[in-house]
Amino acid sequence: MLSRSPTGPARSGRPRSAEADAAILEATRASLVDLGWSKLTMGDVATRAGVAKTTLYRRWAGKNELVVDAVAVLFDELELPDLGSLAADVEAVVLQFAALLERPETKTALMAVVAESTRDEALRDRIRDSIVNRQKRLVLQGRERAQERGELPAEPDEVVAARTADLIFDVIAGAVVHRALVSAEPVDADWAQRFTLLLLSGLGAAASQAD
Amino acid sequence: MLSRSPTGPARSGRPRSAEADAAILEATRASLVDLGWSKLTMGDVATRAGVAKTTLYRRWAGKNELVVDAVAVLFDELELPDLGSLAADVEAVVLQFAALLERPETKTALMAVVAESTRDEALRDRIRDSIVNRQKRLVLQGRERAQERGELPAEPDEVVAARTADLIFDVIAGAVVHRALVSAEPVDADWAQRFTLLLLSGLGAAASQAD
DNA sequence: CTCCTTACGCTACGACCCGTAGCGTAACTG
DNA sequence: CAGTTACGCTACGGGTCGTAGCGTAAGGAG
Repeated sequence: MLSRSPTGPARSGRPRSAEADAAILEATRASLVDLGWSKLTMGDVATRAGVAKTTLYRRWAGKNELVVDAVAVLFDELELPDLGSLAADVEAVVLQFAALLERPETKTALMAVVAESTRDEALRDRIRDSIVNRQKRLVLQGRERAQERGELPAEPDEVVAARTADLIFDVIAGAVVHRALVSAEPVDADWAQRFTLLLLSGLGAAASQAD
Repeated sequence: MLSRSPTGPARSGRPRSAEADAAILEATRASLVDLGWSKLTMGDVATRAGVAKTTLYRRWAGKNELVVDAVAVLFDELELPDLGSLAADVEAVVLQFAALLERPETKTALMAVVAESTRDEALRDRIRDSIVNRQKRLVLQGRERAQERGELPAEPDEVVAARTADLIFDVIAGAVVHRALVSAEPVDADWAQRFTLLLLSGLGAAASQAD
């Protein structure tokens, strides 16, 4: 499922239990909900999953990697529904992302693993590969649709296009995360609408809106 | 200095050592640089500061509160220089904030304490009071200047004005943090310029820029 | 100067978690 | 069948936590 044994050449010996993998990741999410990141322990996860602690260490280097894998799958549930306009699409994905960050598993885990990753390059790569970069698809898809609708001009230069997509991604994801976890205020429909107006039309338009 | 004994009514007994306070906070920052958030221990900070471990616990409930106080002062160094235009002001503060996040103390501590705060309301309030809300002054100051220059219209409704300021704050701070710590890519002059264009003029303008 | 009060340094402690070694058993391959 | 790898279990040294207890230091009140 991960980078571990990419279609291994059918090694001999007893194979690893796929059920154990699923049980461990599920137990990890449950432990995140009950205990939060800082009080989650490998022993507790092992007990919940019904496996030995040593089994965890045979598959994951430690708590950081385990939690990344446990929450990564949740982010793949994000979708970009086609609502007919770029503004509507952006608002929808913002609210989806906010709902995801409201879940106690992701709320407590996301910032923690990112904090850990500032001192662990391998962990940083793992997060990028299994969480962050996967969601850039949403930006690319949204732009593509907007261009088809004529809401955005075509960008011939691929390098510029990719750079802009990264910028958009950091702005959207960063703003929602900051609102939800740092400012700790609700990301509701009103906020999503005002944010989208700012993103699409800029500060001048956002500052002069009436209602 | 903090919420502890707000101009205490001159209690009797031996007063707390102000030197110890400064030494502990300095030692905490040094330990963050050397060990990072996760490997920082109360015992190590106490040793570096030349005080007993019990002294730390008499003043701070634990690692979370200690680190918040240790890094909070660093954020007060941010300033908004008047460079003559809103765009230039925004770019400058973005680069300043990015430079602050490049420091190993803040880089490893900021996300970690925010992650902890998702399960600790008192800690969340502490972060808001001593770090986050203090920096909103930059947004208010920037808008005031822009309005004086005629770059932004006046906003008569205070509620709307405050709401917009919060939005701007989340967008700027969130985008920079996400770029620097999650995407882990450099916040350089080029990025700051492109981000500012997006913020001021919106996606349409940012997507159709040539160079 | 003498009480009273609070802060400090130091030691020691139980509790918890870490990550691993060792061993016998289970599962799958050739 | 033998060979190989995974699993469960126990046990362990090492580290950190947060606190209790004690003697001492530094202020204020009389």
